[in-house]
Amino acid sequence: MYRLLVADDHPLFREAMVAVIARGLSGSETLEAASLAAALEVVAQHDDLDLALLDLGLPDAEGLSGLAQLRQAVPWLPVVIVSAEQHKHTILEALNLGAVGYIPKSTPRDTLLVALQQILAGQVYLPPDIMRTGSPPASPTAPLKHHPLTSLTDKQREVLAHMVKGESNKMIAYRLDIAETTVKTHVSAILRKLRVSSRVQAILLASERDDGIR
Amino acid sequence: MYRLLVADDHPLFREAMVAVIARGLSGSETLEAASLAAALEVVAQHDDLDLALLDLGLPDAEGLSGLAQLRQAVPWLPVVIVSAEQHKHTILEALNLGAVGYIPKSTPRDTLLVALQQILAGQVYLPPDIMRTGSPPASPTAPLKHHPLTSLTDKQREVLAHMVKGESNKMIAYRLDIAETTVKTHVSAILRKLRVSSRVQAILLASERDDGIR
DNA sequence: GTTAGCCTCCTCCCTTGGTAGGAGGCGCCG
DNA sequence: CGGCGCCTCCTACCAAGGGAGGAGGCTAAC
Repeated sequence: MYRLLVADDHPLFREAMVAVIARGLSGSETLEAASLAAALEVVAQHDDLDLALLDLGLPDAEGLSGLAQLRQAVPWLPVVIVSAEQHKHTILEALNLGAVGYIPKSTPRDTLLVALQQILAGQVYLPPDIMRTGSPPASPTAPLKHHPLTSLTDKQREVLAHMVKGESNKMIAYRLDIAETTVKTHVSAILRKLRVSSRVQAILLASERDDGIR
Repeated sequence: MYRLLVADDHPLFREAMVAVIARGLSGSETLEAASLAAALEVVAQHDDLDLALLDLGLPDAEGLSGLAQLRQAVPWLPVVIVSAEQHKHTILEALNLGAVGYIPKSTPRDTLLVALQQILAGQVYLPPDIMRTGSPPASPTAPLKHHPLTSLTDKQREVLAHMVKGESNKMIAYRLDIAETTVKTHVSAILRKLRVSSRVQAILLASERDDGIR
């Protein structure tokens, strides 16, 4: 059903997680990585993954830098943080880096399964105490789902439409009669909202489901 | 501005043609060839040509076989026939072989210039009397646009396949286990052969007809 | 043997793309 | 009214893309 990557340096914890997945998400496939380097290698060779579970305690990744690297390498892959740490600041920072959820290691099995299903369904999962503090930074659930394009503003969609045609920032600026710096601003916003890291990826994503575009 | 090849075995005519180009398309560069062999040699060493003007009376080419050979060698290069002959059958056959135009040697200078500009702009030019006879055979521009991908080398196609997936030069280098500078070399060659000026355009072109890719 | 094409890699240089951060104007809504 | 989101534009800075040119190695063809 799903293909997941479990990145954790503790073999025991990894196995436990895999077991939970195997039982709760029957038919799913799990890959494992004991380090960030291994995880990067795995995702490099599997572009059909649905979700990555990333531990924050990996030996070769300083805290959230691992998340940043993973997001950088494969922006299309949803990543959920699995960590013993539960500081609010860390959690919010992870979300800012594009994580789609944050699962404390203390989470009981049943809850864990619910969290995974929720995330695989396109929702964001956060520990209850964070959820209670009201809406986090900017994007709880809606923008992630099927229509990331709908979260774009009119102008951003307009710029994206020109990007899709293969035009450069300069040309778009000329066509829309705005400054190139303004185009850059829009492009940056588009990349952030679409959760990608280059204009090419944005274009591929947009033309894939160009429902909302032109 | 443009880089043209004039292939004709009459020095006088060649010079006249070059003069017309120099005056009408300022900034353009012209290369000359007195035989088909010479022309093939020139195009083999210059993959940045924009257009070739091919005379049908070359000593080492029997009629349209010269066009066939040239098209075979460098499918990405638009070729316009320049000939004294004006038989309808010959003209249609030339178009079938992928020529982008047919200019009678009797064409006055002004008209000649218009024809060249029209062709360089991506149009097809035919002598007025042929144009009047309605639609050309079956393929005005088709054969030209269909083949560019086939002119790529294996490695270039491989690189292009990764570009299409939205990967950066660095990532492609990693995947193919070659240096990033090498990837850049390939990308440059691809852009030149596909006659586009940015990777985005190359990707759009390739994914449009990704028949040969992947 | 020599030649030609391809792949590989390099350096130098410039353009483009993208981020960060700030700023002013405008319109909408509580 | 004040606040908020959006559009606009800016500076400054860094990363990535791309061109020009050269160079070595390799294989296939002549």
